[in-house]
Amino acid sequence: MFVNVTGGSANKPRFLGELGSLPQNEIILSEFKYRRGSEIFGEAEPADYVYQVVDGAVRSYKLLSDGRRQIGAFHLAGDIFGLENGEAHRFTAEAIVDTTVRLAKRVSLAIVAEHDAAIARDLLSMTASNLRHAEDHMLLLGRKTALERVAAFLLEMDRRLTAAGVMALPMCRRDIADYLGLTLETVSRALSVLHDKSILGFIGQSQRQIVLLDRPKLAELDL
Amino acid sequence: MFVNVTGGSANKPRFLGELGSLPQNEIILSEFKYRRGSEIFGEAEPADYVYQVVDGAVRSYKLLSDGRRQIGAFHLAGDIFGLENGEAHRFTAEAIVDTTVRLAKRVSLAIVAEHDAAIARDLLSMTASNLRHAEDHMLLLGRKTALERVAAFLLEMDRRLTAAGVMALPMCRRDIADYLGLTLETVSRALSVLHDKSILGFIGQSQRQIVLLDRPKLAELDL
DNA sequence: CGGTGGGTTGAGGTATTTCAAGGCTCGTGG
DNA sequence: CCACGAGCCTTGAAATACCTCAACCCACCG
Repeated sequence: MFVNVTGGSANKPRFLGELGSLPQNEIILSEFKYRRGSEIFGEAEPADYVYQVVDGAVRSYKLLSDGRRQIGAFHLAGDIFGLENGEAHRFTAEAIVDTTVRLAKRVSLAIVAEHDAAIARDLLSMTASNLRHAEDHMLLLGRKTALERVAAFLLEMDRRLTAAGVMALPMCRRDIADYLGLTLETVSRALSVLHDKSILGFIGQSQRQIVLLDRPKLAELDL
Repeated sequence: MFVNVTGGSANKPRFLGELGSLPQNEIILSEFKYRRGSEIFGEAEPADYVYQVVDGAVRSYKLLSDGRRQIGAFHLAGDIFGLENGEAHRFTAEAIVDTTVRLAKRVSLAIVAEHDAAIARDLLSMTASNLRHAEDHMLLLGRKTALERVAAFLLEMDRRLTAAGVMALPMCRRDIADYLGLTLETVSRALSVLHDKSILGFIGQSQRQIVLLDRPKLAELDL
């Protein structure tokens, strides 16, 4: 594994933002760092841990036998991922950039939930929120045009990671494409169109730092 | 509303197959019948009830403003649908054919769950199973070809509703198309291809009764 | 018996993919 | 310090999978 253990215990009083009521000392294991590109867990592997991004970004995806990839979600700082109700992970998770995560043993969560209705509620609400995202994404993948998908992606990322008006995307065009069910060229062309229409601007030439110039027009495209 | 009240109380000792531990007398309200094509609830409406299909079939879908439709799931006899964690429904639900449903008040479910860990677990497991379906469907919508989508659809329906070797689809080609992110013509053509390859056969001319002649070959196409 | 609601099939159009080339940035090593 | 290659992105041109439009068929039903 491409894992470096860094800290034995968390330095924050809580493990998971949304699991505020956890008796954290029983649950938190440690922080881990993953190098960019390394796998955190694989699809169908036993789901022994639940993860929270401390810093960095993670992609969760499924592969078809011939290599076609569908990214189901991006996980950014603060997000929890890898939470399963069954025994196995349903996605492969990889660090998009160098990433630090915290993790909790899953069985202990289940045991605690058995006695604590608040935690049970939190588990349900997290699962429900993943479901909501997947439902919305089905509409995008099944029925939206390339431009609409890219617009929706930008609005989602704007909501989730914009700091000081500029959105610094951690993922490359191919990741975006595999999230949106497109090719990287189509994503690139859609971004160019939005740029030409002065709906967004790039900062620097990395093309990963984006500023939304006309959010209303983008929202219009989202449908 | 296009609703006809038919029965005041259920005749079975349990409401929801998977909610085996429910004190049903506190929860079940009644059975309702919906005529084919009628709406059971609308997207964004308050989610006051949870439903179970007794007989018939239901489609859950989202619409874009210009009428494009994405069906998120089909609900067949025994299936539970309309269960939300939040306050509002995320889909519109319509009867595909004349359909009988049972329903339970949602608030009462939440209250019972608070005291009964078994019910809480059931709610979580149902939500998780909806999530699993949505995750798999994202892969289909984002990355599979038309033929692969139709093959996957047939295998899903075969698993869920085949009786005596023949699968009697309740939904029309347009429904299938909107479930698979295709047009009805493309679905029809894909079925014709499978028919020509002797992978499936039709019974009668309604084209809704299908028998799978070569499941292995179909599974191959599913990827 | 005509109309309506499916379903299939063909022909042509188009959004997106595929294939290909080129540019920019950055890190590495001579 | 600069050359060089790798990774990432953009852009163009050609190919194609799927969509659109249209015609036709069949079953059902008032």
